[in-house]
Amino acid sequence: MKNIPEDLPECMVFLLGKAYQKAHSDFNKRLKPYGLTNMQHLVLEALWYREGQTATELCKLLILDKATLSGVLERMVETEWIAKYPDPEDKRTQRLFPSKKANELKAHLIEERNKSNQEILSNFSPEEQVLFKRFLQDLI
Amino acid sequence: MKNIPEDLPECMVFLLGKAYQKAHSDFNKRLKPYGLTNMQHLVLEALWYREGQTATELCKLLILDKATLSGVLERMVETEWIAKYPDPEDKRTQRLFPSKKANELKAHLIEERNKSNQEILSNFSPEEQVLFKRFLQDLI
DNA sequence: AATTAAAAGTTCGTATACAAAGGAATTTGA
DNA sequence: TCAAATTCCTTTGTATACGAACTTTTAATT
Repeated sequence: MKNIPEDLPECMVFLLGKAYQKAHSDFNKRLKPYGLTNMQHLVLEALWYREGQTATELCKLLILDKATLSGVLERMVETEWIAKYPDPEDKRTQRLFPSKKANELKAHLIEERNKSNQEILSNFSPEEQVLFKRFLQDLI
Repeated sequence: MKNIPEDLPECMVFLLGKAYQKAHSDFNKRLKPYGLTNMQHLVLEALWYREGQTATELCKLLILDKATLSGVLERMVETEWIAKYPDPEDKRTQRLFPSKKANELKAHLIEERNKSNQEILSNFSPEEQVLFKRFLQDLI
């Protein structure tokens, strides 16, 4: 970070944005060989955590707008990372499941996230890591 | 943050994304009465810091892709927040300046960012604020 | 000087992001 | 029980975000 206006580095909105931008970009590059994005990976993790969730449940879990998720899910069905099945109880709803392809790559994909995470945290001491996470969680 | 898979709150990419999402969203709401976005506000601050910068210089300063900035600048010219003037030395380049409207609102707009910033930091003690900023700066 | 390389912006394609409006199904409540 | 409110999801419109290809102009190299 060089040649920044004196108070830009003080602006939390800017700092949070750029920190996210970097983490996001690094993780996306790591996922590129799989043809997955950060967001799509997140959806898979949420579905592995609990299969058969609805879009609305996913929205709450991932703190996401339903309009955003709608497009993400559509592309993930298209590329066969997930499948939608109708809910017999409620015709408005569809249940979401990871595909066979996703399940076969599960261990690798989770490992990629772990590596990305460790790469980010490697800049900090164990105590700092705990503090940093707490700060971020407190904000959310 | 409720009902999250056990290890999602440990994932820095997720935490950074959601922390940014919240800060970004709050700041955007605060700017809405002006008809400005977070990003457009950032461009104005950069131009107040140094008028007449080129798009390429802004990209480096704000750590932004030139394709992204191109659209932002176009909309800001359209809505008369900035103006582009040709560079007499280099026909490829255009120099960017804040408009009269922007300059008249300068004090108010900077105040809005300060308020947003204070709102974010109000959750933390002064020592924590310093640490938090350092963590983010170290990441970038 | 002529060719090549490099830089500044734009445009295109794809993927978030979110507000707002709309359609279909379900739940409420008088 | 039946109209009104709610819920689920999609669609539309606008604004980032970024890689890649392209145009125009400038700089570099031979």
